[in-house]
Amino acid sequence: MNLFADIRTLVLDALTQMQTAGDLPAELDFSNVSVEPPRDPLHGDMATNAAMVLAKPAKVNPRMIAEKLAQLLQGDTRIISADVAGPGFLNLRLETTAWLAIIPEALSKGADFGRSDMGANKRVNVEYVSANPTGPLHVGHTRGAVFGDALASLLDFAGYDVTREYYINDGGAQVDVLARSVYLRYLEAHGQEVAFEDGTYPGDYLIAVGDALKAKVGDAYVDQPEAVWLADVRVFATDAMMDLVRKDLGSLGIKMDHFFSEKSLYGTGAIEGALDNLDAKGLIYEGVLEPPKGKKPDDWEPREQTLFKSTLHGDDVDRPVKKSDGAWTYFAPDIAYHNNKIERGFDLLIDILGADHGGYVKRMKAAVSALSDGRVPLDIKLTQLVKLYKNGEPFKMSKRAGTFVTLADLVEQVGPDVTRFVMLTRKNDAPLDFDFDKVTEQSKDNPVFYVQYAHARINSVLRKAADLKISPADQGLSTLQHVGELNLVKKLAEWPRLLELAAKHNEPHRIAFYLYELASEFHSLWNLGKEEQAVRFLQEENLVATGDKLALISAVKATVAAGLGILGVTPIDEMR
RNA sequence: GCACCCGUAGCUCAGCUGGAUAGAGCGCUGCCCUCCGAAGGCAGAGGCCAGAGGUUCGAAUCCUCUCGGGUGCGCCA
Repeated sequence: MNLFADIRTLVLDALTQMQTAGDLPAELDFSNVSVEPPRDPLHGDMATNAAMVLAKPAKVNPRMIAEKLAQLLQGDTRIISADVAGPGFLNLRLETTAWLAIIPEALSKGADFGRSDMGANKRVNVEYVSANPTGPLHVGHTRGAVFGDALASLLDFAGYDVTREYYINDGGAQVDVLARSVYLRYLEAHGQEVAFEDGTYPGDYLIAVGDALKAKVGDAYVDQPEAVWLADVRVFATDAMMDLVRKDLGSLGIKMDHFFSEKSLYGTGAIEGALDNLDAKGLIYEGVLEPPKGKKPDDWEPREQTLFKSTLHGDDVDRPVKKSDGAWTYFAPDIAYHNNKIERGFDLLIDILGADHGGYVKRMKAAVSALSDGRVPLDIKLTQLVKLYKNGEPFKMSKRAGTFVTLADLVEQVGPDVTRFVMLTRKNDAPLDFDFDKVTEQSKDNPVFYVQYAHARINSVLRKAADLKISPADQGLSTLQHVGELNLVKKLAEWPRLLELAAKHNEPHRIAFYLYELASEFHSLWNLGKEEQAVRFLQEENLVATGDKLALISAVKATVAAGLGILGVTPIDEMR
């Protein structure tokens, strides 16, 4: 149930009636007609812009439309009043009973409250993390991981058929580097002195992998040329790294549906097939690119390469798919990978990438547009940097030095729930300050705590109610009349609408902000109980009112649980 | 030089794809525990929405330009 959608339907019905009656022309587009909560609650419960949106195309005075519409709407039992205001707003006041209907809805659905079918079971592929399998995940990956996972849950909740996917970059030169680094650790395990030169990964996390390689192959690779061991060690090392990645993701409660290996694209004709596909559309040619302006590489010289005509699909310059030596560029397997997603029949593709991949967005969109003939939309969400602070001092992370802050460090110090919630309190394209001290603090400037506190308080009341043998009412609810209570009910009624908006825009952070506002309304009502006896939740001398109030806060609890569930955060029942 | 993201209170950020008098937290000034958890609540001060044009009934939101910050820019993935 979405009360805003219901009322919008009511408005549209009335508009259709007006068309039949000849008050409005027959051909009108109603898609811009909205029903929203007004910014100022004094204006009413809901407002519609119908008259202003339609005035021009209908060539009718907006106030005339609004007044006629108001008359029709007042016939509905849920509407108390419909007043024309300002340039043509129609402000609606709704019967309290219409609002209260949200409570039994929330109680019966529980943590599924707000689930929507707007996705119509469309198949969506959310690709996220996709970190190179060369080491443990660090803080930057963590944000992408949390964002992608919450977005996937959000879309699932909104009725999409979601696949969570990880693309393993195990085909490029960085895996050779990894293999050589592991080989050095392997030699070390055999007692040799080794030096980690530039271009190798010196991190400690490879020591165990070297040991494991020794346990597997003994001394078979010692002092052997690369040709003997490289291929095998590549596989061994990437497997070990992916185990690490899976473990890291697991510590945040993230489980992928599918891991897709870049390597599986080679030697199977997948890359060639995807490029043939583009070639057949006349989008592949041999040519020479202009040098990049401003920052010209020292060794730049014109070279003929195989190029993809991405400019025909919105890119700024055409992009090479083959290097001058005939090998694929990294872009080629990525084209093939996305082609594979299209072939698997997804209706919508979403990639979550770090902000440093910004230059990559247009070309990938161009590729998907070309490959699917515009059928499959690709939305690319970039996650901005995370700046870490402790004691007011910024942390540095440097992968090269092997001293980066890892996902595991983060989760170990603040826990998965805090990590997830904090990462979701910013829009994905805004930088995020992550302060170790603030996020573990138990006060209201810590949003995680604040929301959890509301949930715990509700539980506390429900526990006491259970001791008193009072349970939440499942009908009636007519004693809920206080403005503080009704404000909370109205906030609850926004949840189904908010969820659909968040899903439509692929913005899970809206849920975090909503939960904070909901918690705030709840805390406010709680404190009001100190001054006004009548709004205290437990009233032993008035069991009917208590039952109604318990129903209200149980509905809040269900909504918090539903929202936190999407964010992947566990609601807590008791503060400790 | 070009592309993308961004610019909103002293600070950190929301602002529901164009709606009415622009919101929240922190910080600052005051209040509120005989009480279901004060780990909270209430109130006040604080704004040229970077700037200038434009689009229209209406702009923080859309378009153009300027200024300022971030990210990236052919044989790295």
